[in-house]
Amino acid sequence: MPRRSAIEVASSRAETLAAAVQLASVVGLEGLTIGRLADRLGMSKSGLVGRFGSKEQLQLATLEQAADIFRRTVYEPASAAPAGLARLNAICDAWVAYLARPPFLGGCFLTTAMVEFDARPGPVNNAVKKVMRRWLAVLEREASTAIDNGELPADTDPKDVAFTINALAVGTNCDFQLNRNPGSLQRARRAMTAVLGR
Amino acid sequence: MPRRSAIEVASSRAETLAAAVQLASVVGLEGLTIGRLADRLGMSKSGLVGRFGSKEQLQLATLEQAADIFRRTVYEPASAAPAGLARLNAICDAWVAYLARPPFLGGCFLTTAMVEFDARPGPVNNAVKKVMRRWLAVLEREASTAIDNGELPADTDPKDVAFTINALAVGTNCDFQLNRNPGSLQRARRAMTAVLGR
DNA sequence: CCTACCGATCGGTAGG
DNA sequence: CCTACCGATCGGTAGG
Repeated sequence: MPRRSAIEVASSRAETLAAAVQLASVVGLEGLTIGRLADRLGMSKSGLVGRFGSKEQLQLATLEQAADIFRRTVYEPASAAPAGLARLNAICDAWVAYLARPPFLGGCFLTTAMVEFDARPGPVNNAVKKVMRRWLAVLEREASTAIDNGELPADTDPKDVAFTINALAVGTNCDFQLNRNPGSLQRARRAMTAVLGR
Repeated sequence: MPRRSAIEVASSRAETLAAAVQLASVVGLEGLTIGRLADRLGMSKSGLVGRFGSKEQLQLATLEQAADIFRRTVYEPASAAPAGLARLNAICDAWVAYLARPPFLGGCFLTTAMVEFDARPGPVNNAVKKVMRRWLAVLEREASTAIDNGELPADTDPKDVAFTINALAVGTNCDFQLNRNPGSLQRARRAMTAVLGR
């Protein structure tokens, strides 16, 4: 029996993480137990521990993977739009589309992780904070550009714009996951327009 | 040994629920295990099961208790203000105060419960939906009155107002619990003012 | 990567 | 309300 090549190992790690993201989006990062994930992958618990080291390491890797998907889905494609207001609107559109047809079964992974770990200091809490800071920084930078472009009033606080867009996004995700009312997405988009369109 | 009087039983149930709300606000409704709560109350697991019947019944009773506290803290005192815009602003003020100095250790209980149970159909999910509907109905009714009073533009959709205020509240709670930045509360209040002040 | 196993905890029952 | 106990699952280790 030859040992697995580096590529096979990497792809098996990627497959493991893909399954982990799907599972955790439904049951949360705490519900992502070694036993359940091992079962779903048809492997033993100790095999999984061997790959990640501990449940916490698995949680961190899964969160990182989910953050990558969020970035690629919500705010990276928007860089095709001109910086400033147009790009902010592209981000809001992508975000609504992301929520309407989420790449994870259980809705926005980051919102769940944020709520799960907001009161539990530790590496996962720190990682969630970092992901959220990066996302808010993107919003804030585009808001700044929009102000420089004269697309938003000169006295606008870019941090206010970023904060409000994100709060609407997170709050809407919660409402939408609970009630599954597509009208919520339209309301949210209108509210974002109001923030960007004063 | 005389049996406990009805009053003693009731007060002991109330004390149990008070402890349950505090515990669940930190560890979530799923983390509210029979063993942990029994430990904290200095009683046996089976004694606790005897009081509530099952973990799910305990979760339902705890949620109801938390919803009562939310109601009494956030939107009942606002009925002292005149119906319409003034009352909406009183509710927003009370909500910011509630978040700044929450009656539960772990921040807004309802947000946590909403995220925890949004993907798990069952009695707890239904109860969370009911609580949220009641809260949104309060916001919507005051928005309608504000429109009738001419305090909001005639073409305002009261459902939009209720949705947006709630989304800001939930999203802000998540951000605030994670980052503990008091400035977030001021930003949120300003965003609510913008919704109510166009 | 596996089997076999560890002590802890889960929700809950039996019996009093 | 208690003690004693049930089978399942938790994160993880030992040993190969």
